[in-house]
Amino acid sequence: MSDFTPPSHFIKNAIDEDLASGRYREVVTRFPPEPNGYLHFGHAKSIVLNFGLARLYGGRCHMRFDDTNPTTESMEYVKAILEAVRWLGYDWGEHLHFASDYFETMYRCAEVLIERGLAYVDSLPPEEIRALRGTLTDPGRDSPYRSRSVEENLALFRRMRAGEFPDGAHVLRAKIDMASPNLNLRDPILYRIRHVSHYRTGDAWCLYPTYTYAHPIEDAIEGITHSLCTLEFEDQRPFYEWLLEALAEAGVFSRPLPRQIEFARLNLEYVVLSKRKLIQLVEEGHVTGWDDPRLPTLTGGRRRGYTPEGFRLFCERIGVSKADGWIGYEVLEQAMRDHLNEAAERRIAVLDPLELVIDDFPEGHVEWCEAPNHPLDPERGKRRIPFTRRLWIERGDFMETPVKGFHRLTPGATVRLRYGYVIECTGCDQDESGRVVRVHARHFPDSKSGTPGADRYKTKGNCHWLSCDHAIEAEIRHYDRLFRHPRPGTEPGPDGAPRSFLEDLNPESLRCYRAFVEPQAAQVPPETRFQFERHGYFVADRYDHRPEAPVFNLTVGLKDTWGKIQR
RNA sequence: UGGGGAGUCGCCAAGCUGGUCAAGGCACCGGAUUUUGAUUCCGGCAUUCGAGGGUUCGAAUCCUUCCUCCCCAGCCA
Repeated sequence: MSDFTPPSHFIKNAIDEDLASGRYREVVTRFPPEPNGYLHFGHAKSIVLNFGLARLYGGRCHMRFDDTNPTTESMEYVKAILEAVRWLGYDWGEHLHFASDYFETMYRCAEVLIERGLAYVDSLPPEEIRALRGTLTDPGRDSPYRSRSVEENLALFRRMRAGEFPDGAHVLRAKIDMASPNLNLRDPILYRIRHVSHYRTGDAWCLYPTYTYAHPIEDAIEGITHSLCTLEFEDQRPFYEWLLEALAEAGVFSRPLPRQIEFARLNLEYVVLSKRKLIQLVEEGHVTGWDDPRLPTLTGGRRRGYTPEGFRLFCERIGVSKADGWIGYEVLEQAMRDHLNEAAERRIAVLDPLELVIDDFPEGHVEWCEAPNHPLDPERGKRRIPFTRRLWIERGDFMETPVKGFHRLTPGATVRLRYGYVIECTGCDQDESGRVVRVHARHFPDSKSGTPGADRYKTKGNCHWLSCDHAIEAEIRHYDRLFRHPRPGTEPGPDGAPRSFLEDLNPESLRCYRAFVEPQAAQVPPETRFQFERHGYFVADRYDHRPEAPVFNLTVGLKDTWGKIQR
């Protein structure tokens, strides 16, 4: 893997300044997903950023579930998220937190705000609240309930908690400024009534805080120094600071208060990274599940064979900034190749088998050949592979009438059978339809790889092969990108409006092959990663692979300059 | 037309307290090595920093006008 020094970025600069100025003495970050879905590649950027920064500065990163909306959250998601973060290589130590553990504190904070005249109970119906909020250009107007007394607000709020009102009857709002040009400051809603049980707190509450209100408090409680989030929360920052200042003023929290910094979320070409679209793909059956290898979920990427190291490398390469852009999918793929190139052992697989008969090789004879497990690392040893008269070769490695530049098997041509003998192609057999069913060749007995003088033979062509008598049948799942358009759903449809992203689904995102692999590739546990030489990187399927019935998924193909020239 | 952000090579992205400052990565194009048309290795790849104007001996970096894109009107996060 090429050396790569992570560049400085604006968040590191901000932290350096904060440390230098004495604003903070340590770095405490947090990764705060809501447990209502599976983590995707975009989350990987946030995870690597937050945990990476904590590691870099010798601080810590908290794992925190922002579970303030009981209607969509569940323990199933909590478990899946924890597994994904752990898989990526991060450890939160003692710091596994849940917003729901802070409900009581949050409630008390709300009473403090009410007592200080900074929050009030609004009894307007949702439509009315929306109507009074104003628009982008028109200021909002005060709710008639905005002037309720502290006593009345407190009494009402307590009754809200006690469950005396139905959903939607009242909300608690911050009292800031209904005319603010920043819509988020027009008395944002802090609490809503929801008679729903929470997956962790059960029926203890019928009052739940909104993200807007809860998040700053969660950060303050945990002593977070740098609260990193995506750009769409930028307008929220003034409220974040307003709330914490108010609470610090009231003596609830001590300084220094956490600081929110926003960065651009990840946009990756050829995939979709919105929770809504991901759910749709799964629920409508366009993929096999959350862990479908074509899905940009962390569990899907894992099943695809992507590696934690690859993700980290990818995140370092794309950097962090406030400019929203689109990252080419090849950046992710190249990061995976770079890691896999050094991590994965090599094996042989023939994906599209064609029989090759070495006519001058004795029937029944087995000649053992040695192949290195990893060309870059001799320490990983060698393995023996059997060479016999009948072999499987790749159909694409033979052309009866070659195109210019082709230097593999074609009548009269000489090629090296990798780790075996140099052979000369003597012809081929065809069926009635003209399809090639068998290739014939003769071999040079003194050309066996590794034997003295074998390297006298110089061939431009180099093919892989498998003994027909020893090869193991395997299922190879060849994955391609899920969408055929770099930005799914942006192309105009017949009516001129952008068409559905589903229109851009790639119908050939999965092709299965009945292929052959060498015995040493089959006898491995699930999730073992290999480079099948001259093809790409593959992983034994996490769920379906068995040594008796091997299943390999294509992680990413090798770079293919010849194929590119052909196209 | 309100507010908040962003515009540096095809895609990311450093640099933005003014003076080898136009890093680096991906992609791409050459060439060398190579029993993976892979890897590795060398070399190439922005007289220019959204556009115009200004300040200055000197600006991507300061001022100014303009243009383009993104986000905000959930009791979602």
